[in-house]
Amino acid sequence: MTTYDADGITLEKVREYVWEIPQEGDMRTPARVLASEALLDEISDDKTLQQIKNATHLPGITNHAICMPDGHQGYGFPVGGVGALDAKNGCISPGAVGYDINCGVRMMTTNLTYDDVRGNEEELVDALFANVPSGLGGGGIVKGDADAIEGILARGVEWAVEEGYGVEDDLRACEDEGRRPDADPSAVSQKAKDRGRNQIGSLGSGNHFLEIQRVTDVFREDVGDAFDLREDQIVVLIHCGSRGLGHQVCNDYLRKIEKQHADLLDRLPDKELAAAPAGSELAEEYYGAMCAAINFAWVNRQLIMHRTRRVFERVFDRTWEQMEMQLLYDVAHNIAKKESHDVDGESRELYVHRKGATRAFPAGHPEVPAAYRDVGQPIIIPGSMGAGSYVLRGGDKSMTETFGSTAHGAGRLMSRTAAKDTYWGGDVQDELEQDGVYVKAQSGATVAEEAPGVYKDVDEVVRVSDALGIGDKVARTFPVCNIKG
DNA sequence: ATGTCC
Repeated sequence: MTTYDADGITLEKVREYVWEIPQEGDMRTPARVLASEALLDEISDDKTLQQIKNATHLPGITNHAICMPDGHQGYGFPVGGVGALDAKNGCISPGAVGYDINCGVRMMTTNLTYDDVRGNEEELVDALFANVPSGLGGGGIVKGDADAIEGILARGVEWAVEEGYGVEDDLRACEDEGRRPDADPSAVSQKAKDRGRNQIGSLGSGNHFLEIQRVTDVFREDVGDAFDLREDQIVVLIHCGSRGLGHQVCNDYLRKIEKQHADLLDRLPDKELAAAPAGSELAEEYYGAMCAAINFAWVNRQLIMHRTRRVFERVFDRTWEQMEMQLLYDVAHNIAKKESHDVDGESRELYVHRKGATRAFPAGHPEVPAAYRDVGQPIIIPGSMGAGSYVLRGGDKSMTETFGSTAHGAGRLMSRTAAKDTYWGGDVQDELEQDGVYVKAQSGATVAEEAPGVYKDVDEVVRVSDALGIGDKVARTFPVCNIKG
């Protein structure tokens, strides 16, 4: 048997790109790591493997805890981790969702080509930077009163479209049509609502950005046609989350769950995995609050997208409809969701935790929007500023291998602190400009933290996803210009 | 990720 020895943990090779940490001690299932040896080398000396192993201690864990090809260590549970926990007899764990609830990405297509944008990069970026709030702290596109917050948390993108920030077609291209029906705004603390109120429609900081990109390759023509993607086309990528509101929801419930369910916590190997038993009051409340934060993040991306349409109208002196600025899809990268999955021939209701992982439902799945049902769900995988991004489609193996999931990005290689010691923002911007990528940022430190060199090779991550058949390559993009927090 | 420490 082929094995891989990491720092204190031995993985057994199941088949190409599939590694297993065998069940032992209090593990309830084995853990699986989906990676090439090159990707394993990147996580062999940090806590990633220990964390995915720890996740198998969670009650109700089904089949395996799974680490995606872009996995790296996170709070308690790896970023790039998938944990399907029984929704009746298992539990739900905020640390396995992540602090930035529904951090995610949406892509908008256009009928512009690279030639239309070339030479206008600076004007475009300056206009976007002036019109899309970014960076830490407050200030959003909408100043929300109490009614607005309730509407956003309860009704998601439906609220935004009613208020004039988008059109009905936008709903059809969004997972759950932009509304998580299980949302319970009353489970969101006043403090969380107050933090969210003046951040409605704002990018935030860290790895969040708005990027204008050009399509450089289409690998599957039939799927590219269904997604309206073609070479040299200009597309817009928006990456952001639920800002202070989601962060506060996560923090509020972690503290409550640690206290209320200390007995369960005592049996777990890491305090950061704190979980509420399925059916408990806190499990229901956290789920309702998390779903409300999901809606908030969707509205956030919707408002930024609609504002981007307005900016393009001014810069290119055409209506956004004339430029065919359509939402391709919006994917959530940090959520837990009740889903039915076939487990050993039986349909089971599971809380599928995807933390830094993307839903990847294949062709034919009833929850894939009608426009894409014949080809599979669009998946958007942002790379780093210098590397570009990918569009995939849900692969045929995702339902049997990964509870309908794949990777979410390149995955960090270096901590933010280490990045700031290694890079200087201005130098990174100069180097990117030499590659034809124009970046404007609120903070030079953020540019250093997000330098292309701090990320894994997105090509390798996507190659493994494609080879496993969980998310298939459809198109590749390269950045043209970018605004950051 | 995050009013980067309640």
